[in-house]
Amino acid sequence: MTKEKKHTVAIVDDHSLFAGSLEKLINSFPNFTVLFHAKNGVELQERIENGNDLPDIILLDINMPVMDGFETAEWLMQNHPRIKTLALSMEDDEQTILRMLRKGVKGYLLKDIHPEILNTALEELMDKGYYHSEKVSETLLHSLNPDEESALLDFKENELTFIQLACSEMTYKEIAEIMNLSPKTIDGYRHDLFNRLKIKNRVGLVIFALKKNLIKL
Amino acid sequence: MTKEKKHTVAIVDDHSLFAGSLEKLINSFPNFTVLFHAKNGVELQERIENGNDLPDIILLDINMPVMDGFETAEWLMQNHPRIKTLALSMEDDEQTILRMLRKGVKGYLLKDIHPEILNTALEELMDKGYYHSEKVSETLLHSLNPDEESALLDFKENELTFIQLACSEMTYKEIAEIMNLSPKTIDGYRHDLFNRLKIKNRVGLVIFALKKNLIKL
DNA sequence: TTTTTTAAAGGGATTTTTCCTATTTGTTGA
DNA sequence: TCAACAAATAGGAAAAATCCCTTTAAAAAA
Repeated sequence: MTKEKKHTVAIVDDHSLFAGSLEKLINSFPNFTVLFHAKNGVELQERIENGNDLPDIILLDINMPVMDGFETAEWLMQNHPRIKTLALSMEDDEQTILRMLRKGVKGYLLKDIHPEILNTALEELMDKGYYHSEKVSETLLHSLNPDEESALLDFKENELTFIQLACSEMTYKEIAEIMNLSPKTIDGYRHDLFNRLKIKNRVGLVIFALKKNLIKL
Repeated sequence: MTKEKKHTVAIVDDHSLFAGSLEKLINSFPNFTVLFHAKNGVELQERIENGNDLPDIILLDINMPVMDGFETAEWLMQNHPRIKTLALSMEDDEQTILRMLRKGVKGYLLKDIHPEILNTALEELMDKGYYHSEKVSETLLHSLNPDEESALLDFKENELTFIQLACSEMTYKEIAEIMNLSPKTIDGYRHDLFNRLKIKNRVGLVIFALKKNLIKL
């Protein structure tokens, strides 16, 4: 096997032991080699912007302190849509997975990685252009099934903004001002959401938003 | 080096790649060897209860699905206080660290592990009986320093109960009933806390409680 | 014992939240 | 063009939350 024939992979993850063994593992694969390793999204940007380090695949951890996986994936899609991004995360909740998929990642792997699975994932990524583990496929099916659950989470842009602002200490009146809407409209959003989500008050909304990852702490 | 002379270590972590390389790493240390590997607290319990697998040290991940690090540490302290537990976690926030220390763990390591650091940690654990990274030492100092920050977190039992109930969808009146106090008293708690914590409304209280780990989602 | 502190309650007022119902405006598709 | 639908807006009112100030009783400190 020639060096030039190997596909290049970049790792973005701030856990050194994990990322380190990941690198060794990938380098042991016949068709892949690690191009570089970045500790967060910002480092990745620098590597990609400055040098000519354009990997074929990026393994992207979601939980990073500086610029997390969501932001990084967004940036990648806008600036380098041809690089295939594989999301890595411990989170196996539906919302997190869906959020990443919406950002345009080509695959999603739970961090409970087995060597063979990772190799398969990389191969399929280069081959078919995507890879999804069983768990993620389930999630996808689930989300396409327009039952109560997922309908709940299909928020309009304004609603989402409202929810996020309602999770601050702002008054509804203040939220109305910021969103340039009448307090009555805001009250309408509130009322609708309370019904749809079957919650009783603003505390319920905050809890909901946190569980569904609509806001961060 | 004789096999018998090696200290035994058990790993409790559900991330197979990470735990796998951790195991290899530890086995490469002159004085330590991995006795077994459990995916969560329950598996650990079984191994310890059934067989005679009593390790000297347990490396305990905090984030596990079935029986997390907090519960496991608690159980270990009550049933096998002589086993030294080293907590592993990505969380570097003060509250999480303190919570684990209170459970009785003998050390705390951020998961961004470097091989030399881990070896040092294990050696010191067997030698001095404890190990704390710089970050954790800082946290300890911080928590001993009775400045504003920590004073904030010194809640009376009733206040804590109130905070936790206020993070539900209950009305203050309902909270009063549950706590067997007058609504006016509850209002007093509320008012006090809003001032002390410099928050404006109940949403602020929920956010605070979550950040400080006074409640779980 | 007297003073101080603290937890628990109460009175009363204002603002915010929450709930209901109805109207206007704008967009979309038949 | 007109019906249909959704988004934005309104009015009114009850309930809850918030704020400020006082009082009582018991416990702790002096």
